[in-house]
Amino acid sequence: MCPMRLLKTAYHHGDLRNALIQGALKLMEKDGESFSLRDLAKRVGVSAPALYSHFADKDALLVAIAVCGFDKLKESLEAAIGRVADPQQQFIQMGQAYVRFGMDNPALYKLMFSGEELPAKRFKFPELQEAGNRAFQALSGMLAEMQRTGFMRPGHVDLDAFSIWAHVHGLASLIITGRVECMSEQVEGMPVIPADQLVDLSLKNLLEGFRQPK
Amino acid sequence: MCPMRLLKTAYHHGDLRNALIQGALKLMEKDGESFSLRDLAKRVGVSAPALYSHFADKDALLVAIAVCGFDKLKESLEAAIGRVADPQQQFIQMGQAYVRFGMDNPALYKLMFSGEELPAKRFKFPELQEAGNRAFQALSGMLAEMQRTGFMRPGHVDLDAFSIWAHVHGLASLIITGRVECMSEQVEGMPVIPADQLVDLSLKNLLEGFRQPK
DNA sequence: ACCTGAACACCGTTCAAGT
DNA sequence: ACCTGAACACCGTTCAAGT
Repeated sequence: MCPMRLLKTAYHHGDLRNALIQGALKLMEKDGESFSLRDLAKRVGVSAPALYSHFADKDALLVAIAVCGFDKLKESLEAAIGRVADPQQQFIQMGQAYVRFGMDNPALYKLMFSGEELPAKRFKFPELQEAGNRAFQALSGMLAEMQRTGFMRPGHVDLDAFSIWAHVHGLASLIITGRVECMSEQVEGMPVIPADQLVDLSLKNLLEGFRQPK
Repeated sequence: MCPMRLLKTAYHHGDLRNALIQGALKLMEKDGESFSLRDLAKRVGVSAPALYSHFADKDALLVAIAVCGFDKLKESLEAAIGRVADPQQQFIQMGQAYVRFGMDNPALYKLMFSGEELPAKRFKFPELQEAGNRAFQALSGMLAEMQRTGFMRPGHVDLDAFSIWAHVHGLASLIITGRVECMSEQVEGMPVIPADQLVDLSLKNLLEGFRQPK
Protein backbone atom coordinates (compact mmCIF):
# COMPACT_ATOMS: atom_id res chain seq x y z
CA MET A 1 0.00 0.00 0.00
CA CYS A 2 2.42 2.60 1.21
CA PRO A 3 4.91 3.22 -1.59
CA MET A 4 7.83 3.52 0.85
CA ARG A 5 7.04 0.14 2.20
CA LEU A 6 6.82 -1.22 -1.28
CA LEU A 7 10.16 0.24 -2.13
CA LYS A 8 11.74 -1.34 0.89
CA THR A 9 10.14 -4.73 0.43
CA ALA A 10 10.72 -4.60 -3.30
CA TYR A 11 12.26 -7.71 -4.69
CA HIS A 12 15.61 -7.09 -3.02
CA HIS A 13 18.68 -5.06 -3.24
CA GLY A 14 21.25 -6.68 -5.47
CA ASP A 15 23.73 -6.80 -2.64
CA LEU A 16 22.19 -8.79 0.17
CA ARG A 17 25.57 -10.24 1.04
CA ASN A 18 26.99 -6.85 1.88
CA ALA A 19 23.79 -5.71 3.57
CA LEU A 20 24.04 -8.72 5.88
CA ILE A 21 27.62 -7.92 6.87
CA GLN A 22 26.84 -4.25 7.50
CA GLY A 23 23.65 -5.13 9.37
CA ALA A 24 25.56 -7.58 11.53
CA LEU A 25 28.13 -4.92 12.39
CA LYS A 26 25.32 -2.60 13.48
CA LEU A 27 23.67 -5.33 15.55
CA MET A 28 26.97 -6.11 17.24
CA GLU A 29 27.53 -2.47 18.11
CA LYS A 30 24.18 -2.37 19.82
CA ASP A 31 23.61 -5.78 21.37
CA GLY A 32 27.10 -7.16 21.77
CA GLU A 33 28.89 -9.85 19.88
CA SER A 34 26.28 -12.56 19.75
CA PHE A 35 23.33 -11.79 17.52
CA SER A 36 20.84 -14.20 16.01
CA LEU A 37 20.54 -14.79 12.29
CA ARG A 38 16.81 -14.38 12.59
CA ASP A 39 17.20 -10.90 14.07
CA LEU A 40 19.73 -10.00 11.41
CA ALA A 41 17.43 -11.22 8.64
CA LYS A 42 14.54 -9.24 10.06
CA ARG A 43 16.66 -6.09 10.27
CA VAL A 44 17.78 -6.47 6.67
CA GLY A 45 14.24 -7.30 5.57
CA VAL A 46 14.57 -10.86 4.32
CA SER A 47 13.67 -14.29 5.63
CA ALA A 48 16.21 -16.16 7.72
CA PRO A 49 16.99 -18.87 5.14
CA ALA A 50 17.80 -16.15 2.57
CA LEU A 51 21.11 -15.86 4.32
CA TYR A 52 22.15 -19.27 3.08
CA SER A 53 22.18 -18.07 -0.52
CA HIS A 54 25.26 -16.03 0.39
CA PHE A 55 26.94 -17.84 3.26
CA ALA A 56 27.37 -21.55 3.93
CA ASP A 57 26.48 -21.07 7.59
CA LYS A 58 26.76 -18.63 10.47
CA ASP A 59 30.49 -19.24 10.85
CA ALA A 60 31.04 -18.20 7.24
CA LEU A 61 29.22 -14.94 7.87
CA LEU A 62 31.22 -14.30 11.02
CA VAL A 63 34.43 -14.96 9.12
CA ALA A 64 33.44 -12.43 6.47
CA ILE A 65 32.80 -9.88 9.21
CA ALA A 66 36.12 -10.62 10.91
CA VAL A 67 38.00 -10.32 7.60
CA CYS A 68 36.35 -6.95 7.12
CA GLY A 69 37.52 -6.03 10.63
CA PHE A 70 41.14 -6.98 9.95
CA ASP A 71 41.13 -4.85 6.82
CA LYS A 72 39.83 -1.88 8.80
CA LEU A 73 42.44 -2.47 11.49
CA LYS A 74 45.22 -2.55 8.91
CA GLU A 75 44.01 0.75 7.48
CA SER A 76 43.92 2.35 10.94
CA LEU A 77 47.47 1.23 11.65
CA GLU A 78 48.84 2.49 8.36
CA ALA A 79 47.06 5.81 8.71
CA ALA A 80 48.57 6.23 12.17
CA ILE A 81 52.10 5.67 10.90
CA GLY A 82 51.55 8.08 8.03
CA ARG A 83 50.53 10.91 10.32
CA VAL A 84 53.95 11.39 11.96
CA ALA A 85 57.60 11.21 10.86
CA ASP A 86 59.54 10.71 14.08
CA PRO A 87 60.12 6.95 14.61
CA GLN A 88 59.29 7.01 18.30
CA GLN A 89 56.08 8.86 17.54
CA GLN A 90 55.27 6.36 14.80
CA PHE A 91 55.69 3.51 17.25
CA ILE A 92 53.50 5.14 19.89
CA GLN A 93 50.87 6.32 17.44
CA MET A 94 50.54 2.90 15.89
CA GLY A 95 50.07 1.33 19.30
CA GLN A 96 47.52 3.95 20.25
CA ALA A 97 45.66 3.40 16.98
CA TYR A 98 45.61 -0.34 17.62
CA VAL A 99 44.12 -0.02 21.10
CA ARG A 100 41.69 2.66 19.97
CA PHE A 101 40.43 0.39 17.21
CA GLY A 102 39.60 -2.20 19.84
CA MET A 103 37.93 0.31 22.12
CA ASP A 104 35.88 1.78 19.28
CA ASN A 105 34.73 -1.63 18.02
CA PRO A 106 34.73 -3.91 21.05
CA ALA A 107 32.33 -6.53 19.74
CA LEU A 108 34.05 -6.68 16.35
CA TYR A 109 37.45 -6.88 18.00
CA LYS A 110 36.37 -9.77 20.20
CA LEU A 111 34.95 -11.56 17.20
CA MET A 112 38.24 -11.16 15.32
CA PHE A 113 40.32 -12.61 18.11
CA SER A 114 38.23 -14.99 20.10
CA GLY A 115 34.67 -14.97 18.97
CA GLU A 116 32.71 -18.18 18.67
CA GLU A 117 35.83 -20.31 18.49
CA LEU A 118 36.46 -19.01 14.99
CA PRO A 119 40.23 -19.03 15.43
CA ALA A 120 40.05 -22.75 16.17
CA LYS A 121 38.46 -23.25 12.77
CA ARG A 122 41.19 -21.27 11.03
CA PHE A 123 42.15 -24.23 8.86
CA LYS A 124 38.63 -24.26 7.52
CA PHE A 125 38.80 -20.51 6.86
CA PRO A 126 42.29 -19.66 5.58
CA GLU A 127 40.99 -16.24 4.48
CA LEU A 128 40.65 -15.31 8.14
CA GLN A 129 44.26 -16.16 8.93
CA GLU A 130 45.37 -14.34 5.79
CA ALA A 131 43.46 -11.18 6.69
CA GLY A 132 45.09 -11.30 10.12
CA ASN A 133 48.49 -11.73 8.54
CA ARG A 134 47.96 -8.68 6.34
CA ALA A 135 47.21 -6.56 9.41
CA PHE A 136 50.25 -8.05 11.13
CA GLN A 137 52.40 -6.99 8.21
CA ALA A 138 51.55 -3.34 8.82
CA LEU A 139 53.24 -3.83 12.16
CA SER A 140 56.21 -5.93 11.05
CA GLY A 141 56.81 -3.62 8.12
CA MET A 142 57.21 -0.66 10.43
CA LEU A 143 59.50 -2.66 12.65
CA ALA A 144 61.72 -3.77 9.76
CA GLU A 145 62.11 -0.16 8.73
CA MET A 146 63.05 0.91 12.23
CA GLN A 147 65.65 -1.79 12.52
CA ARG A 148 67.05 -0.86 9.10
CA THR A 149 67.47 2.80 9.97
CA GLY A 150 69.11 1.92 13.27
CA PHE A 151 66.37 3.39 15.44
CA MET A 152 65.91 -0.10 16.85
CA ARG A 153 68.47 -2.76 17.65
CA PRO A 154 68.77 -5.53 15.06
CA GLY A 155 66.56 -8.51 15.72
CA HIS A 156 64.30 -11.10 14.19
CA VAL A 157 61.60 -8.95 12.65
CA ASP A 158 58.70 -11.40 12.95
CA LEU A 159 59.57 -12.35 16.48
CA ASP A 160 59.87 -8.77 17.65
CA ALA A 161 56.73 -7.75 15.78
CA PHE A 162 54.83 -10.60 17.38
CA SER A 163 55.99 -9.46 20.79
CA ILE A 164 54.69 -5.95 20.13
CA TRP A 165 51.46 -7.32 18.70
CA ALA A 166 50.95 -9.34 21.87
CA HIS A 167 51.52 -6.22 23.95
CA VAL A 168 49.02 -3.98 22.20
CA HIS A 169 46.53 -6.83 21.85
CA GLY A 170 46.82 -7.47 25.58
CA LEU A 171 46.24 -3.80 26.36
CA ALA A 172 43.23 -3.63 24.05
CA SER A 173 41.77 -6.87 25.33
CA LEU A 174 42.12 -6.04 29.03
CA ILE A 175 40.82 -2.51 28.56
CA ILE A 176 37.83 -3.69 26.52
CA THR A 177 36.86 -6.27 29.10
CA GLY A 178 37.01 -3.71 31.89
CA ARG A 179 40.14 -4.96 33.57
CA VAL A 180 41.60 -1.50 34.04
CA GLU A 181 39.42 -0.49 36.94
CA CYS A 182 41.09 -3.13 39.04
CA MET A 183 43.73 -0.49 39.63
CA SER A 184 41.31 1.90 41.25
CA GLU A 185 40.51 -0.58 43.97
CA GLN A 186 44.05 -0.75 45.27
CA VAL A 187 44.99 0.73 48.61
CA GLU A 188 47.02 3.71 47.48
CA GLY A 189 43.94 5.51 46.21
CA MET A 190 45.32 6.31 42.81
CA PRO A 191 42.95 7.89 40.30
CA VAL A 192 41.84 5.79 37.37
CA ILE A 193 44.14 6.68 34.52
CA PRO A 194 42.73 7.50 31.07
CA ALA A 195 43.31 4.69 28.60
CA ASP A 196 45.46 6.63 26.14
CA GLN A 197 47.79 7.76 28.93
CA LEU A 198 48.12 4.21 30.18
CA VAL A 199 48.87 2.98 26.68
CA ASP A 200 51.40 5.77 26.18
CA LEU A 201 53.34 4.88 29.32
CA SER A 202 53.17 1.17 28.61
CA LEU A 203 54.41 1.56 25.04
CA LYS A 204 57.28 3.89 25.93
CA ASN A 205 58.42 1.34 28.45
CA LEU A 206 58.15 -1.50 25.95
CA LEU A 207 60.07 0.50 23.37
CA GLU A 208 63.11 0.61 25.67
CA GLY A 209 63.75 -3.06 25.02
CA PHE A 210 63.85 -2.47 21.28
CA ARG A 211 66.13 0.58 21.25
CA GLN A 212 69.77 0.50 20.28
CA PRO A 213 71.94 0.08 23.36
CA LYS A 214 73.73 3.43 23.71
CA MET B 1 17.76 -53.39 38.68
CA CYS B 2 21.51 -53.22 38.38
CA PRO B 3 22.86 -52.12 41.76
CA MET B 4 25.55 -49.97 40.18
CA ARG B 5 22.92 -48.07 38.30
CA LEU B 6 20.91 -47.74 41.46
CA LEU B 7 23.94 -46.39 43.25
CA LYS B 8 24.58 -43.86 40.56
CA THR B 9 20.98 -42.77 40.18
CA ALA B 10 20.56 -42.83 43.94
CA TYR B 11 18.98 -39.72 45.28
CA HIS B 12 22.03 -37.57 44.53
CA HIS B 13 25.39 -36.60 45.70
CA GLY B 14 25.16 -33.88 48.30
CA ASP B 15 27.39 -31.66 46.18
CA LEU B 16 25.67 -31.15 42.86
CA ARG B 17 26.93 -27.59 42.71
CA ASN B 18 30.54 -28.70 42.67
CA ALA B 19 29.81 -31.62 40.37
CA LEU B 20 28.34 -29.18 37.85
CA ILE B 21 31.42 -26.95 37.90
CA GLN B 22 33.78 -29.89 37.53
CA GLY B 23 31.64 -31.45 34.83
CA ALA B 24 31.55 -28.17 32.93
CA LEU B 25 35.35 -27.94 33.07
CA LYS B 26 35.58 -31.44 31.59
CA LEU B 27 33.05 -30.60 28.86
CA MET B 28 34.97 -27.46 27.95
CA GLU B 29 38.24 -29.37 27.71
CA LYS B 30 36.65 -31.71 25.24
CA ASP B 31 34.16 -29.72 23.19
CA GLY B 32 35.42 -26.16 23.52
CA GLU B 33 34.09 -23.24 25.50
CA SER B 34 30.43 -23.39 24.65
CA PHE B 35 28.60 -26.33 26.15
CA SER B 36 24.87 -26.75 26.69
CA LEU B 37 23.30 -27.02 30.10
CA ARG B 38 21.34 -30.02 28.91
CA ASP B 39 24.53 -31.86 28.00
CA LEU B 40 26.09 -30.89 31.29
CA ALA B 41 23.07 -32.08 33.25
CA LYS B 42 23.08 -35.39 31.37
CA ARG B 43 26.78 -35.88 32.07
CA VAL B 44 26.30 -35.21 35.78
CA GLY B 45 23.19 -37.41 35.85
CA VAL B 46 20.45 -34.94 36.71
CA SER B 47 17.69 -33.19 34.82
CA ALA B 48 18.42 -29.83 33.24
CA PRO B 49 16.26 -27.74 35.59
CA ALA B 50 18.11 -29.24 38.59
CA LEU B 51 20.85 -26.78 37.78
CA TYR B 52 18.65 -23.90 38.85
CA SER B 53 18.65 -25.07 42.44
CA HIS B 54 22.30 -24.05 42.58
CA PHE B 55 22.75 -21.28 40.04
CA ALA B 56 20.45 -18.42 39.08
CA ASP B 57 21.18 -18.99 35.40
CA LYS B 58 23.88 -20.07 32.97
CA ASP B 59 25.86 -16.87 33.50
CA ALA B 60 26.07 -17.55 37.23
CA LEU B 61 27.48 -21.00 36.53
CA LEU B 62 30.02 -19.58 34.08
CA VAL B 63 31.07 -16.99 36.63
CA ALA B 64 31.63 -19.71 39.23
CA ILE B 65 33.81 -21.56 36.73
CA ALA B 66 35.78 -18.42 35.86
CA VAL B 67 36.34 -17.60 39.54
CA CYS B 68 37.67 -21.12 39.98
CA GLY B 69 39.97 -20.46 37.02
CA PHE B 70 41.37 -17.23 38.46
CA ASP B 71 42.14 -19.01 41.71
CA LYS B 72 44.02 -21.71 39.83
CA LEU B 73 45.89 -19.08 37.84
CA LYS B 74 46.92 -17.27 41.00
CA GLU B 75 48.25 -20.53 42.45
CA SER B 76 50.23 -21.26 39.29
CA LEU B 77 51.82 -17.82 39.37
CA GLU B 78 52.78 -18.01 43.02
CA ALA B 79 54.18 -21.50 42.62
CA ALA B 80 56.32 -20.28 39.72
CA ILE B 81 57.79 -17.43 41.79
CA GLY B 82 58.49 -19.77 44.67
CA ARG B 83 60.52 -22.15 42.53
CA VAL B 84 63.43 -19.77 41.89
CA ALA B 85 65.31 -17.08 43.85
CA ASP B 86 66.97 -14.94 41.17
CA PRO B 87 64.70 -11.94 40.38
CA GLN B 88 65.16 -12.18 36.61
CA GLN B 89 64.33 -15.88 36.77
CA GLN B 90 61.27 -15.11 38.90
CA PHE B 91 60.05 -12.62 36.33
CA ILE B 92 60.54 -15.02 33.42
CA GLN B 93 59.16 -18.04 35.25
CA MET B 94 56.04 -16.18 36.26
CA GLY B 95 55.43 -15.10 32.69
CA GLN B 96 56.03 -18.61 31.44
CA ALA B 97 53.63 -19.99 34.04
CA TYR B 98 50.99 -17.47 32.97
CA VAL B 99 51.18 -18.39 29.31
CA ARG B 100 51.36 -22.10 30.08
CA PHE B 101 48.19 -21.82 32.15
CA GLY B 102 46.42 -20.42 29.12
CA MET B 103 47.82 -23.06 26.79
CA ASP B 104 46.90 -25.87 29.18
CA ASN B 105 43.34 -24.58 29.71
CA PRO B 106 42.42 -22.73 26.53
CA ALA B 107 38.65 -22.92 26.88
CA LEU B 108 38.77 -21.95 30.55
CA TYR B 109 41.16 -19.12 29.80
CA LYS B 110 38.92 -17.74 27.09
CA LEU B 111 35.93 -17.93 29.40
CA MET B 112 37.83 -16.00 32.08
CA PHE B 113 38.77 -13.18 29.75
CA SER B 114 36.19 -12.91 27.04
CA GLY B 115 33.68 -15.70 27.23
CA GLU B 116 30.01 -15.03 26.65
CA GLU B 117 30.35 -11.33 27.37
CA LEU B 118 30.82 -12.13 31.03
CA PRO B 119 33.28 -9.30 31.57
CA ALA B 120 30.60 -6.85 30.39
CA LYS B 121 28.38 -8.09 33.20
CA ARG B 122 31.09 -7.57 35.80
CA PHE B 123 28.96 -5.16 37.80
CA LYS B 124 26.40 -7.89 38.19
CA PHE B 125 29.12 -10.33 39.29
CA PRO B 126 31.60 -8.47 41.50
CA GLU B 127 33.04 -11.82 42.62
CA LEU B 128 34.46 -12.28 39.12
CA GLN B 129 36.27 -8.95 39.18
CA GLU B 130 37.53 -9.70 42.69
CA ALA B 131 38.89 -13.10 41.71
CA GLY B 132 40.68 -11.42 38.80
CA ASN B 133 42.11 -8.81 41.13
CA ARG B 134 43.47 -11.49 43.46
CA ALA B 135 45.32 -13.08 40.56
CA PHE B 136 46.57 -9.65 39.50
CA GLN B 137 47.97 -9.11 42.97
CA ALA B 138 50.27 -12.09 42.60
CA LEU B 139 51.82 -10.14 39.75
CA SER B 140 51.85 -6.68 41.32
CA GLY B 141 53.19 -8.11 44.57
CA MET B 142 56.21 -9.52 42.77
CA LEU B 143 56.72 -6.23 41.00
CA ALA B 144 56.58 -4.20 44.20
CA GLU B 145 59.23 -6.43 45.73
CA MET B 146 61.50 -6.05 42.71
CA GLN B 147 61.20 -2.30 42.79
CA ARG B 148 61.89 -2.27 46.52
CA THR B 149 65.09 -4.30 46.22
CA GLY B 150 66.30 -2.13 43.37
CA PHE B 151 66.22 -4.87 40.74
CA MET B 152 63.71 -2.74 38.87
CA ARG B 153 63.54 1.02 38.45
CA PRO B 154 61.03 2.78 40.70
CA GLY B 155 57.60 3.21 39.17
CA HIS B 156 53.90 3.10 39.76
CA VAL B 157 53.42 -0.51 40.81
CA ASP B 158 49.87 -0.98 39.50
CA LEU B 159 50.59 0.69 36.22
CA ASP B 160 53.72 -1.33 35.59
CA ALA B 161 52.03 -4.53 36.71
CA PHE B 162 49.15 -3.86 34.36
CA SER B 163 51.57 -3.38 31.50
CA ILE B 164 53.17 -6.74 32.22
CA TRP B 165 49.79 -8.38 32.60
CA ALA B 166 48.78 -7.06 29.21
CA HIS B 167 51.96 -8.46 27.70
CA VAL B 168 51.61 -12.00 29.02
CA HIS B 169 47.86 -11.98 28.41
CA GLY B 170 48.50 -10.93 24.82
CA LEU B 171 51.06 -13.69 24.34
CA ALA B 172 48.72 -16.30 25.82
CA SER B 173 45.74 -15.07 23.85
CA LEU B 174 47.50 -14.95 20.49
CA ILE B 175 49.17 -18.31 21.01
CA ILE B 176 45.92 -19.98 22.07
CA THR B 177 44.06 -18.67 19.05
CA GLY B 178 46.74 -19.95 16.72
CA ARG B 179 48.20 -16.60 15.72
CA VAL B 180 51.79 -17.77 16.03
CA GLU B 181 51.88 -19.71 12.82
CA CYS B 182 51.58 -16.48 10.90
CA MET B 183 55.32 -16.28 11.36
CA SER B 184 55.96 -19.49 9.51
CA GLU B 185 54.30 -18.13 6.39
CA GLN B 186 56.73 -15.25 5.98
CA VAL B 187 59.21 -15.20 3.14
CA GLU B 188 62.38 -15.82 5.09
CA GLY B 189 61.43 -19.42 5.77
CA MET B 190 62.04 -19.32 9.48
CA PRO B 191 61.05 -22.38 11.46
CA VAL B 192 58.07 -22.11 13.80
CA ILE B 193 59.50 -21.30 17.19
CA PRO B 194 58.37 -23.28 20.25
CA ALA B 195 56.02 -21.25 22.43
CA ASP B 196 58.17 -21.25 25.55
CA GLN B 197 61.17 -19.97 23.59
CA LEU B 198 59.09 -17.21 22.06
CA VAL B 199 57.77 -16.24 25.49
CA ASP B 200 61.28 -16.30 26.91
CA LEU B 201 62.64 -13.91 24.28
CA SER B 202 59.63 -11.64 24.51
CA LEU B 203 59.77 -11.37 28.29
CA LYS B 204 63.52 -10.73 28.42
CA ASN B 205 62.99 -7.88 26.00
CA LEU B 206 60.09 -6.48 28.01
CA LEU B 207 62.12 -6.69 31.19
CA GLU B 208 64.70 -4.26 29.76
CA GLY B 209 62.22 -1.42 30.13
CA PHE B 210 61.79 -2.18 33.81
CA ARG B 211 65.44 -2.53 34.76
CA GLN B 212 67.43 0.11 36.59
CA PRO B 213 69.26 2.36 34.14
CA LYS B 214 72.90 1.44 34.61
C1' DA C 1 15.57 -27.96 50.18
C1' DC C 2 16.31 -30.36 46.03
C1' DC C 3 14.78 -32.45 41.99
C1' DT C 4 11.56 -33.95 37.75
C1' DG C 5 8.58 -33.76 33.25
C1' DA C 6 6.23 -30.96 30.46
C1' DA C 7 6.02 -26.72 28.31
C1' DC C 8 7.49 -21.96 26.27
C1' DA C 9 9.95 -19.04 23.40
C1' DC C 10 13.83 -19.09 21.16
C1' DC C 11 17.81 -20.74 17.95
C1' DG C 12 20.59 -22.47 13.39
C1' DT C 13 19.63 -25.06 9.52
C1' DT C 14 17.15 -27.88 5.83
C1' DC C 15 14.03 -28.48 2.21
C1' DA C 16 10.41 -28.34 -0.98
C1' DA C 17 8.39 -24.86 -3.46
C1' DG C 18 7.97 -20.41 -5.77
C1' DT C 19 9.88 -16.49 -9.13
C1' DA D 1 20.09 -17.53 -9.04
C1' DC D 2 17.71 -15.90 -5.16
C1' DC D 3 14.20 -16.10 -1.89
C1' DT D 4 10.01 -17.98 1.17
C1' DG D 5 7.14 -20.83 4.76
C1' DA D 6 7.04 -24.77 7.17
C1' DA D 7 9.50 -28.00 9.66
C1' DC D 8 13.43 -30.29 12.55
C1' DA D 9 16.39 -30.75 16.27
C1' DC D 10 18.21 -28.10 19.40
C1' DC D 11 18.63 -24.44 23.30
C1' DG D 12 17.95 -21.74 28.19
C1' DT D 13 14.45 -21.18 31.34
C1' DT D 14 9.89 -21.57 33.95
C1' DC D 15 6.58 -23.89 36.55
C1' DA D 16 3.62 -27.01 38.74
C1' DA D 17 4.29 -31.09 41.03
C1' DG D 18 6.75 -34.64 43.63
C1' DT D 19 9.99 -36.26 47.83
